[in-house]
Amino acid sequence: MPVPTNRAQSPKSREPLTRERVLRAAVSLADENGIDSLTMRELGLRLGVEAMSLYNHVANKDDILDGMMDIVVSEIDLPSDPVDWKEAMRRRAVSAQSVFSRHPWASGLIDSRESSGPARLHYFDWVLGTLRQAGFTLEVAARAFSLLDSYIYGFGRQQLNMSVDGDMKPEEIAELFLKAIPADEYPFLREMVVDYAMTAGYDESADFEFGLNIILDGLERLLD
Amino acid sequence: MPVPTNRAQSPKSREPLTRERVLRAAVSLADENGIDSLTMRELGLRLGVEAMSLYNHVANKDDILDGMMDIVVSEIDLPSDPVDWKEAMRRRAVSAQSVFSRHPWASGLIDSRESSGPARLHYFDWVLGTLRQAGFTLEVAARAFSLLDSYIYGFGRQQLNMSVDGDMKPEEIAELFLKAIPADEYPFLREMVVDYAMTAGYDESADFEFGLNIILDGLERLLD
DNA sequence: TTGACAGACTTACAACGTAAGTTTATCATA
DNA sequence: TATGATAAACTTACGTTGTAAGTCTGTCAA
Repeated sequence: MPVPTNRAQSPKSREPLTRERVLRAAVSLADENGIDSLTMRELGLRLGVEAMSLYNHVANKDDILDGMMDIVVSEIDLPSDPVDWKEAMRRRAVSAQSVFSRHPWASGLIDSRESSGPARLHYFDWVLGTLRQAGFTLEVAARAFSLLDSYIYGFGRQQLNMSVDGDMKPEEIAELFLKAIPADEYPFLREMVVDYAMTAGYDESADFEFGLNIILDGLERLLD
Repeated sequence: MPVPTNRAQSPKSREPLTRERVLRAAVSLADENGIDSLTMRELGLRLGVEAMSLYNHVANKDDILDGMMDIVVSEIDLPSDPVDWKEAMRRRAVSAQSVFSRHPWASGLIDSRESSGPARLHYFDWVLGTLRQAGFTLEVAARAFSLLDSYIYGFGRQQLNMSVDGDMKPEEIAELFLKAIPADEYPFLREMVVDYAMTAGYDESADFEFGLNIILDGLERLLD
């Protein structure tokens, strides 16, 4: 009975503000305009609210960043099928890479977060559990985890780096490079840039899986 | 003749300000107090100068960060002996890891820099050249480079993450973890933390070389 | 009807990077 | 020795950031 009376006060943003809504808006703002454009005022604007109102639902900006990371990590697929450890690891690594590709700011943020939310903890536990149950010792499991995730995050950041000029043609990049750099001092770098300009398609996933295969094969060899 | 008269005006900071001196001070400030404490005013303070005076020698703060990265990269040892590619790669990777350990902020900064200084370009060229001359195709060389450096940077960032609580004993960390986290929900994570609390020594280099060996061995296999 | 309270709002501040303009020290030339 | 150009320091000021502090308002139980 009391509900319908105060409907439609304002056409927009009448669903109540919640921590969840704040975090989701923060993620999409960062996705669209980059992490630098994520300011409290801008985020408030997007939610139809003043910046300070956000503090009723989150502790501070760090809390927002933590929450965003947990959302991102929760998007990583952790296979629950009874597949072997190698396939499971491959799937979650590929999934992580694609998640970081969707949220480019996340790979650059992951280390600055000291506190982990539930999704991140579950992720840790799943990876370690999969490795331990595959027969890896505690020490090797720890190191394998470190190796895999160092690669995943590091790869994400390198892509981030390259995609700065991502909206121009490869040929243009090469030309720009040759103009800016004394190419004869760096013959191999020159070769690489010019060649990459020639080859039309750069396949990010294939690049990632190249390294992933080497790592997984190497780990497998340790089990014998 | 005119020189000695105006000596000893002020006891400190009478050597002239230069870009070199600014960058070096910035590196040591970041080393000592963390990258967040690197502000123009703080940096000026350390050099006995107002913040705005720095702009006579650097373009802006981004320019400083670029310059800092180039200093750091120049500290990475690139073996010039005629050793085989694998040994050369191993040495430079280990050197890079120790450099990033000395300058923890650097691994977190490397991707935000879009423009590369001469040291970084030389580094690129050396790595690519070493791989190409070892017989790797252009494509594999590019991917091997990406794999190695993703790992190196990613590893550095994970260490950064862990060292936040680096000044407390492992037992304390474990205890703190068990208090903060519902450990029975995360049995493998629990196992790992508690076990790491038991084992006294955590050897960062050994951890790094574990992954490095897997990567180098895997690359070697591609040459046959 | 009231009065408590959650959740919005406004105001204000310190710290940041840096644009703009001003002062001062150095040094070649008259 | 005097002058005047130039480099490099300085002061001031502005817009943007996160957020502390305090105020207003709409909802709902008593």
